[in-house]
Amino acid sequence: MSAPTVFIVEDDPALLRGLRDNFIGEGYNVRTFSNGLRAAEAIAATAPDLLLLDLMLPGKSGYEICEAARSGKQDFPIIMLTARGQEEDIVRGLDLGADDYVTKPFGIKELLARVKALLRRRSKAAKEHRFGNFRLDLEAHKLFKNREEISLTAKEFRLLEFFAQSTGKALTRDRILDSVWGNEVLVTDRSVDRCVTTLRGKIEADPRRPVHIQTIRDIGYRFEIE
Amino acid sequence: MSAPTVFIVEDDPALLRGLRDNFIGEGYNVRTFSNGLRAAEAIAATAPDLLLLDLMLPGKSGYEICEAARSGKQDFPIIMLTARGQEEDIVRGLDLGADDYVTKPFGIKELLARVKALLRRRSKAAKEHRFGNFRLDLEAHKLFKNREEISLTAKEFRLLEFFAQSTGKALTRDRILDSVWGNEVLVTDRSVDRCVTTLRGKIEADPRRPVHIQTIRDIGYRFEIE
DNA sequence: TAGAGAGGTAATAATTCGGTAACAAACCCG
DNA sequence: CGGGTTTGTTACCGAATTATTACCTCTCTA
Repeated sequence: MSAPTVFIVEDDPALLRGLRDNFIGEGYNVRTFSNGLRAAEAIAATAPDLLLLDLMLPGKSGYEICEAARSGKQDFPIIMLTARGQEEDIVRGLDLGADDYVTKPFGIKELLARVKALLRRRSKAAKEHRFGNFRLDLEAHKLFKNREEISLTAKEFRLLEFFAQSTGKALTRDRILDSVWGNEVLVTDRSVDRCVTTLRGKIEADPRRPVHIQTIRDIGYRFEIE
Repeated sequence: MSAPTVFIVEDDPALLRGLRDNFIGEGYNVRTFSNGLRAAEAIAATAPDLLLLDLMLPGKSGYEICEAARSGKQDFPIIMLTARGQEEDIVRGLDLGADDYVTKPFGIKELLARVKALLRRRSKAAKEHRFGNFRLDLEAHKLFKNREEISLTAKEFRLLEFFAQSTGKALTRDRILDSVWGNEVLVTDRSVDRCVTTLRGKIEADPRRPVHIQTIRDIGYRFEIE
C-alpha cells in the first residue's frame, strides 16, 4: 500500500514549508499549493487522499474549493486551517462539508493526529469487509469463514464486494447489473439471481433462509451484516 | 424526521447545564450524565445519535467509554471535550475512535457547528419518513415500529411511501392509482381500498379507528403523521 | 329511521416473481 | 485443441402477492 497523498493549500510560505516538511517526515506524499485556482485544478485532475486547506487564499477561496470538491464525485476528507476566532468561518466551512478544522496557531502533533484519524477511518473500510463470521479481504481477493478460505469465482467476488459495500441498502437488479456486470449489455436479470444462488450456497448456513443476502420481492436484494 | 438524540457526559455541573440548555435550544433531544458508569450503561442500552464526552470523569474515564462504544456494534460520532493543552489526550482520544474534539473553554457556536456537521454527514444517506412511532427507511426498504421491523409487500411499501410524502394532503383514488400503480390501467378503485386495509392492519393500533390513514368520504384518503 | 351510496374486508382467483435445475456458451488454462 | 470451470439462458415450479368479486357495515340524508 503506498503512502497517502496529502494536498496542502496555504498562502503563507513559511507555514507551507513547515507543513510540507512535517508531512513528508511522516511519510506522506505531499503536493503544496499557494494559489487556490491551481489547487482546484489539481484536485479536479486527481483527488488527493486528504486535503489541508487554508480558508483565506488568493485565486480562489477555500470555501469554493471545498464546495467544488464536495459537489463532485470525489470524496476525500478536508481539514480547514483558520485563524483563531473566526467562528463564523468555521461554521460555514463545516457546513460546506469540511470534516475538521484546526485554528492557527496549532500544534503540529495535533494536526498530524487528526490527519491520521481521518485517513484511518477511511482506509480501514477499504481493505476488508466483515459480516457474520466472514471476512472479505479485498487486497488478497479472498473470502474467509473464520480461518478457512472459501473459494469464489470472479463474479461472485465482485457481487459480494458490491453487496458488502452497500450493506443495508435495497438494491435493484438493475443497479446490481450496472455495478457488477458493467456494460456487458447482454445480461438478464436472472443472471443476478443465479449468481446470488451460488453465493448463498457458499455463505449462508441455510440458503433457503438467507441471513446475509435477503431478497426483497419486486425490488431486488439487500445485504445484511447479520 | 425527529430530532437527533445527544448524550452529554460532563462532570462540571455548570458546564453541563449550559450545554444542555444550548442543545435543547437547538432542538436536540438531550440526556445528560455526570458519571461515566451511568453514561456507559445508558449508551449500551440505547445508542445516541451523537456523544459529547468529557475525558476526565468520575466512575469511568472518557477513554473507556469511547473504547467501549467503538468496540460494540454501535456507530455514532463522538466529540471529546478536553482541557486546553492536553495534546497527548487528544491524540489518544482520536486513536480510540473519537471523531472530533473541542478544547475548553470553547465557543458554543463552534461546538454546535461541529455537532451539526457530524450529524449531517451521518444522516446524509439515510432517507426516511417518520410518523407516529414508525420509521419508513427508503434506502433499506424497511418499515420499523420503534425497533421492530414490520414486513411490507412492495405495493404496500410504495403506497405508504406515497402517503408519507403527501402527508396532510387529501388524495383521490385516481391520484393514488396514478402514482403508486402507474400505468397498469386494469386496476380498480377497490384495489386501493384493499391495499389500504392491509396497510392499516399493519400500522394502525385500531384499524377501525385509523389515525394515520384517514378516509375522506367521497374523496379518498389523507395521511397524517399522528 | 329507511334507503342509498360509499367504504371495509374476507375469500377466491389470477398473476407475478424468485429459486433452481439443466443445458449451453464462453472462457481459460495448459 | 481439449477438459474443466465459469457464466449466462431457459424453463418450470412453488410461493407470495395482488386484483376482483361479493357481501357487509357505516354514514349521511331526506
